[in-house]
Amino acid sequence: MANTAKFDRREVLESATRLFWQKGYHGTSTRDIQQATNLKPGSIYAAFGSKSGLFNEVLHFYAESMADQLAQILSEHHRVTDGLRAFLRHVILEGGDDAPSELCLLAKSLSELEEGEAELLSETRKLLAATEQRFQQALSQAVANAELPANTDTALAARQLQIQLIGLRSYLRATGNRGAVEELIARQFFS
Amino acid sequence: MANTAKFDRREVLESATRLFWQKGYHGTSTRDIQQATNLKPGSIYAAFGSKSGLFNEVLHFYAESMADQLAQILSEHHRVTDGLRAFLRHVILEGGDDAPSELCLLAKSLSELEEGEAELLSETRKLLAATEQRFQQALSQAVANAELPANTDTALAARQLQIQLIGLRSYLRATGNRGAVEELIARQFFS
DNA sequence: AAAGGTGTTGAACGACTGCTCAAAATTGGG
DNA sequence: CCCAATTTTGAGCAGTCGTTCAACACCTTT
Repeated sequence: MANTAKFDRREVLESATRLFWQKGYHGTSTRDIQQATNLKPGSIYAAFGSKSGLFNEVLHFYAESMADQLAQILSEHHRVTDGLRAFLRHVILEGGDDAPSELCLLAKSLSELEEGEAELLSETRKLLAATEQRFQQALSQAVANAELPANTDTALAARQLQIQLIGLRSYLRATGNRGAVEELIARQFFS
Repeated sequence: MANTAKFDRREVLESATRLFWQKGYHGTSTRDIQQATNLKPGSIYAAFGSKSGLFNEVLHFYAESMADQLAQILSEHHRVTDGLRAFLRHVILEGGDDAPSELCLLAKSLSELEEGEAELLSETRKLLAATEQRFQQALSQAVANAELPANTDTALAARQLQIQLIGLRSYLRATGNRGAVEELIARQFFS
């Protein structure tokens, strides 16, 4: 039972995520990944099975990281609505220094995947639904804290949040207008 | 000066638009286009120069068609705000029978194009900005008609409209939840 | 009917794609 | 310290990509 020190799976996932996030699923070649990870095709295929298998893990890796960041930021704010606004600002405006794309990797994948890649597409949809679910939980907490009216439709508000998040990120990519985006984030939960 | 009956440029653009809209710029091969148009590579390259040249024309063709539809629908409604809502409904929910994608071709292109395709990317941004401009003109008309308060920030409202349009289309692609989308469209201009 | 320009054709090019697999290198257990 | 299981290696396969171009078909003019 030899046990050659295998490469660090997490590091590979981080590199691959950056690549896919920047160039998209189709736009990233397996050779791009080989170069970024200093791995040869055999090793990658032994570990992930295929390009789509790797991408599937990248999708989960990304979604989990987003969920962690949301939990982290919520824990740092006393008021849930403040935390949610801070999360929007964080995701949309910060990280922008070296973030691979202004867009959400899930939204980007939702856009480029076709019915031919049915499994990846349905996985993307599942992960987006889970995000919406987390938003709704946070909003329910806000209602419980009396930050929002007791009759608030949290499911509807979570949908709106998700739609705003994707829309705002697209708008930032389209225009680069950070000021406008900041103003629109500040207006959340005031209507 | 011979004048062999050339192929119908508009028909080719329509086929190519459907293809690019459905499969994306990278996901559509020149052979896909050859098959859909019954044209051989030479003809396409003589007419459009390159794949990116063709895509550039497709982008303009699509944007012009959207602008025409907006003008058409606005002309059919007495109140501008009703017309804008009807346009949202039309673009997001109708046409869905055989529309190539739930998403906006411009938003989809904005998502998949990289800095490597700088010209196509900046053209996409320009066309999106023109759309926002048209929204703002319509909203100014609504203010003039006293449908909206005189102090309405039409530039801000146009941005919000654009963001909602892109976000809602993404949401529909993510969930297929037409009912939720319809409710959210109905709420436009009531906040 | 001959001439000559215009448009069409499709085989083919070099580069790139995702992926495979026999061989070599690496390591811990005996 | 060598054996055997595991991991790494990288040349290479079969297919696809965007694109080119010499040969051909066609129509208008003379």
